Amino acid sequence: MSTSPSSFPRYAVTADVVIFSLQEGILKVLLIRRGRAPFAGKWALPGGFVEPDESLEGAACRELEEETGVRDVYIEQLYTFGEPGRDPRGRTITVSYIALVPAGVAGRAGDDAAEAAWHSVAALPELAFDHRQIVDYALQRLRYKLEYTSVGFELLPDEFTLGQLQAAYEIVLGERLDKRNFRRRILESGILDEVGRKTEAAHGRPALLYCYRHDAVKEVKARRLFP
Amino acid sequence: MSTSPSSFPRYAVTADVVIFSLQEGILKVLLIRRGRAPFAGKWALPGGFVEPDESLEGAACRELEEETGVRDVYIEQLYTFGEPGRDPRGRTITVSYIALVPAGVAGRAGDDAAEAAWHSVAALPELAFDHRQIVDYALQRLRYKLEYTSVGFELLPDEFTLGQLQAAYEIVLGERLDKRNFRRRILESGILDEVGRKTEAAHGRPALLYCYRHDAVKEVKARRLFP
DNA sequence: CCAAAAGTGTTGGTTTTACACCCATGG
DNA sequence: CCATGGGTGTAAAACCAACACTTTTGG
Repeated sequence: MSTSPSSFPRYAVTADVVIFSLQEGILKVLLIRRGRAPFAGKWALPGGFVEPDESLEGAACRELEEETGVRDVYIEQLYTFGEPGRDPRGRTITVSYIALVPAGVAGRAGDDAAEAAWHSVAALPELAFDHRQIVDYALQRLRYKLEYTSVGFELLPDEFTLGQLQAAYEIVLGERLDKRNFRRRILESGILDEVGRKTEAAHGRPALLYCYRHDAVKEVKARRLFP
Repeated sequence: MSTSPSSFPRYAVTADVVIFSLQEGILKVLLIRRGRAPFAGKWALPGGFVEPDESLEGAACRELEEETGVRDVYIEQLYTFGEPGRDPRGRTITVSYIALVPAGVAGRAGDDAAEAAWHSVAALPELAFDHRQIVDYALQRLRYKLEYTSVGFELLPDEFTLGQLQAAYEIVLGERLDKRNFRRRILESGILDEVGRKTEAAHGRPALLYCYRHDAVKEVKARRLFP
């Protein structure tokens, strides 16, 4: 941030969000079908230009809320993509974000009435721009975070059972986990509080409900939680 | 990346680099003294506006080479800062990078003849813009990477002894490490090759020289290397 | 032969893994 | 009383932390 007289190039800047959620027991991302060129009719990540008076994360949160109606969920910056030529309309810098929203949130069409839908990460359609690359990277980061931290509950409602939490981890990581070891680790990590109530059993024995301890230390000298 | 007709806001975009190096056995970052407003006379990270035909990382590498003369060193994207108001000249998006350069590289003044100098991270002067925040975050990330991966040798010349490598880790992490445990772990990780030569001992017994195995797997399912 | 840095194994404690049965509820 | 998911402990293996002496060189 040094040289240059007073005229320097300026670029369009977008905030695009990879919104993950568990829907029907599958890890999905919310995609928007583009209504206009370029890539008209193709699916793309929700996102939009950063307005002059909002922060980058603010823009990402705004997009998230426009497309899902949810706010105050987990969101973090992922990576910034800015290759010349990645947007045929002209040079565009895209600051990407990851968001985790609880199961059961419906995608809704934005103001521009574009179509929004959840897509399984295991079977993505062809995506506009370099969005496929962004989703791939986001998924890698999500798996990594789940192994080393405890963000998994961000994919669940406020109150959940350990069984649901384990299922969420298994879906995202794509592997089975040992029930006893899983419970021991999660409970020992101290990030959960018992709510003190139980589920009304649909089948089987009712389960204790837990919630996230908001006062929990975010990241201890992180030891991997799962092998 | 969806709505907006055809006119959308555009912003200046810079690539700024936190260049780490070991100088005189101390972890330092290269800073540039600003010659013009805003923050004239203050120290700042090397960086500059991204040109229309270069990638973000390309811009970061260009700045790195302009200020140090080195190329082909370790560089990775750190975070993107874009709060409105962080640059008094107008809204600026800064994509920050971390670079690691071997000990002994001199900082050199850029084309604009601004002063460049290495500063200990332990005693930074007041920095321009929000660059202090960027350096703090970069240092956190560097320590984290050193604990979990093996990038430490990027701070050393092509050939180095295990003693030098351990010293580098100790300087960055700010703690003493056990010699036998350190050697065992580094060697077992398989990222080093013996060069097959020894140092000419200045004092004491000559040490075997090692170099980085360029074919080493970058990131195995990373287990922490140091406790 | 002294100073200086390189090099080298073992042990005890902790953590991690693998593994199988009983419990509470609804139908 | 059966089907369903919830809940619980232990033993073997792997890993990690702590620790001190011998080797090779130059002066």
